[in-house]
Amino acid sequence: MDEGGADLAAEAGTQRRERPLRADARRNRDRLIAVAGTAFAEHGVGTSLEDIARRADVGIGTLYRHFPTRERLVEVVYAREVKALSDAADGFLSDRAPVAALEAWLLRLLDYAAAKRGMMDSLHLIASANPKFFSEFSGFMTDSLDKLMQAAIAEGSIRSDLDSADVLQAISGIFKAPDTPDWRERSRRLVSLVMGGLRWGAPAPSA
Amino acid sequence: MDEGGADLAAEAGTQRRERPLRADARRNRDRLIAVAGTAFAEHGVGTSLEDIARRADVGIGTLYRHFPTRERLVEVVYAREVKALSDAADGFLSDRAPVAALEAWLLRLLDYAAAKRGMMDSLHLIASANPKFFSEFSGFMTDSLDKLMQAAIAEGSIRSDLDSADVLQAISGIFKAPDTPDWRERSRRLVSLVMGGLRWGAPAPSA
DNA sequence: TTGAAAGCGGAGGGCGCCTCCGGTTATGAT
DNA sequence: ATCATAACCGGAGGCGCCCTCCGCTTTCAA
Repeated sequence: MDEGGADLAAEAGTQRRERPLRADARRNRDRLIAVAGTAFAEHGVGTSLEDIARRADVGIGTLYRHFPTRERLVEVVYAREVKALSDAADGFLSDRAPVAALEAWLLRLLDYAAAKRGMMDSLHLIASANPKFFSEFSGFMTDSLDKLMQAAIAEGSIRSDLDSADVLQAISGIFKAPDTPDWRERSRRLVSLVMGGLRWGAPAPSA
Repeated sequence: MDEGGADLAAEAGTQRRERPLRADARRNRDRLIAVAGTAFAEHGVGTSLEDIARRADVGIGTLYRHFPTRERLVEVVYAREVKALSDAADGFLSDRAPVAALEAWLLRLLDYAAAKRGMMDSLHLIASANPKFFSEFSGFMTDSLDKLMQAAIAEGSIRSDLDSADVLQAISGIFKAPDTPDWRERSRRLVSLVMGGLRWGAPAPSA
């Protein structure tokens, strides 16, 4: 029931896990995820793994058994948030016009990022360290964004020669200084810039 | 004469350096910069500093004396390129219309980044690690971009509520996957997106 | 020529990554 | 209830990197 996040990642990892984890293993795993969540939010994704293990009252070996790489851990930690974001996209889409939904979603994305300091950092990390297997994480993002963009494209209200990855990349530039005082305002301007760019469909540059 | 890069950084560092560096010191410093340039381009800005010192036939202590922090070294290494970029802005501006100059410059920026793999990585690094003292590096960039944007704004051809940092941030999103095959194309689309966004709100904001 | 300022460089302490394996514990069959 | 064993635990240890500190060497000006 509350295992949404863990499941998600566990299944995507390799094949479905049949034996349901021994009780102690399960406990440790959950504890690690919780601690890592806090640690990432506090000190970024670069936090020492040994420190996380320590704080979770678990040997470093246990951490590595459950999460062979840092990316893996990050992924599991944020799976839930990403899922929520994905759901939000559907909500917006049924609520308002495509372009408005798209803009709302982008702003929501930034909100999440502001709250969970490490989240987008993580996306970067995963994407760059493991360009093939970041589907689990960024996949949800691009899927949602794709859905939103497709709706807007179908309606003809944004240009059709850009994809979700382009937009995500443009937006992601904001996740470098997420603690400056004017961050919020700046991020809104960035969304505004991107939205403007998306709408600039009319190809009349020279004529 | 060929010491443009070094000077640039030295002066910005603290106050102007009066004694002109002893001969051996100068030699070592130059060698370090050269080696670091290669190393950064090859393995990114994260390269081991000890390795750089080794490859430059210099003790690690010497490296640290000349460049107390990694950022510092990065800064000096890329000062020259940044300067070139800055000059290019002036060139474009006298060559063509503001908007065209702006676009040309952004594309040039991406070219540089593609060639010097570590360059923008570095900008990130510096900007995030030392938000106050990255003027030396990013300063030239924002200055150039500012100049270009001001020209376009004066002409009324782009919106005036965004600043160079916004644009730089949007663009910088591209420097995460600089080795995928479709990088070049993607980066062009990003520039196109940003340029569109800049042009979008120009005519009638509210009044 | 020479003395001292400037520069050199590597040993060393600290930390984080990750592996490996002997000891411990849950589990299911008897 | 008992036991064999598969699953799990966890930390010692090897490695690499970061950065500091300080005794030795080199340069240069008087």
